[in-house]
Amino acid sequence: MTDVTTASPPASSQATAPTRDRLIRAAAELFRNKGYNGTGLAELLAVAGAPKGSLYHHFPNGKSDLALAASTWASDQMLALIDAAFAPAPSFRAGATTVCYKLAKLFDKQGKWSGCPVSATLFAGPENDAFRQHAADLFESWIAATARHAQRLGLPQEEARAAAENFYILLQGGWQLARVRRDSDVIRALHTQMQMPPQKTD
Amino acid sequence: MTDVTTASPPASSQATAPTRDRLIRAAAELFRNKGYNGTGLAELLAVAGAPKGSLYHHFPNGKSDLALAASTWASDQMLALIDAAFAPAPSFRAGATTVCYKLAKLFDKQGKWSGCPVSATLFAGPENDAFRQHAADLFESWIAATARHAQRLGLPQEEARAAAENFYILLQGGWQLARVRRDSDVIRALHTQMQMPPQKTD
DNA sequence: ACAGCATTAGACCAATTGGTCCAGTCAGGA
DNA sequence: TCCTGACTGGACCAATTGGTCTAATGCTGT
Repeated sequence: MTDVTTASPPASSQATAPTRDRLIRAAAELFRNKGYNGTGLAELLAVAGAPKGSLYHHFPNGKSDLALAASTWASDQMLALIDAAFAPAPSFRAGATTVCYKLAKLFDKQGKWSGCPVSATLFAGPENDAFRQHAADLFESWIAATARHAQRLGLPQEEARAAAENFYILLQGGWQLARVRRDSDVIRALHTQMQMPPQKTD
Repeated sequence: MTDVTTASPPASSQATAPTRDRLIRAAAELFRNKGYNGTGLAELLAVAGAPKGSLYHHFPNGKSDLALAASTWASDQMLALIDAAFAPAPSFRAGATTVCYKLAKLFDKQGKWSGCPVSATLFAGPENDAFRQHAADLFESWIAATARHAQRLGLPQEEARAAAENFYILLQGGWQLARVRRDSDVIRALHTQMQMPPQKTD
């Protein structure tokens, strides 16, 4: 949850200003709880402990720039979670199960409310197509990463892709149901619902 | 919530522009596109063609009251869709498939963007627990209705409930992926991903 | 006709929104 | 040392936010 080795900003020598980081973290947290439009700059800055000037220094386009950065950061965390879960797994099903458990635990720790930061910005509205496209790219990277693991764990390419997409859909749907019920067990039970060739459940 | 007892002017209202109805429709449409917080009252009233006074007459608590009513209305439409799809279906799987196709068609007609109005209000934020509870109730009614059909179509009670919940999760997850990709085929293909006991009823 | 109600119309409001601007502060290179 | 540019701090802004209030306007039944 710590290291953010962002791609080097254009012609700057500074290594990841803490303020910029705090802004991203605060944005990710608030957006996933209250949505993009539901989060005001005032609150954002208060949580981040940064003045307005800093925001517009680090993110010249303001809130929207920050939202893109925050969702990318959150997506990277998710990718890390996926890798961490699948890397030691003996099978795709086992890895997927671990993802569910890790996510459920995170969900509990965050107060049984927070949703997916990426969809939180996506839902900002149709007029901002850049947001939608960004979310599409991030989600695609989740699916691709999952498919890669599936293939590595023995599934043929076509099946791997299908399983990854199926898993992603379950994850998002389940996440939402867990959120509305404030019950992380929904996420924990998701692996049960995966459509897979018969294997043993660990 | 406003009491429903007074608010039932019968069928002739459709053509003659009942203000309360127009408000609900406009709210449902805007919320599902831009979210609760992303929709301003000004725009809302412009779309509905109603002045502010009417809003606060019909919905004394303003925007939040309207949101509850709009999501209930939208949920009722969804329930009608579910019933219409399952009623003539020869099997649960067939009915579920029809739901997917109907929903996909609706999605296309609405501009390949609109999401679920119920989740749109849910995502308003954690401070309003009434919203969350309302969404939970509505979603539960979807699942219950689906489970009822499943049972009627031959599934044992326990399995029916599980199948309904699984279907709901797929629906929400798929809907979201369809939205981010602007591709209704994701929804159309959902029935493929349903987890069902080995039965050859379709 | 009138009374009494439901509804509409929109002026008005304080608070908040996202955003701009600039005077400062500070570290590091010359 | 002084200079320079990155960074911070916050005053300030127009626009918009959701919401209130009251005068007018119907539409009932009597």
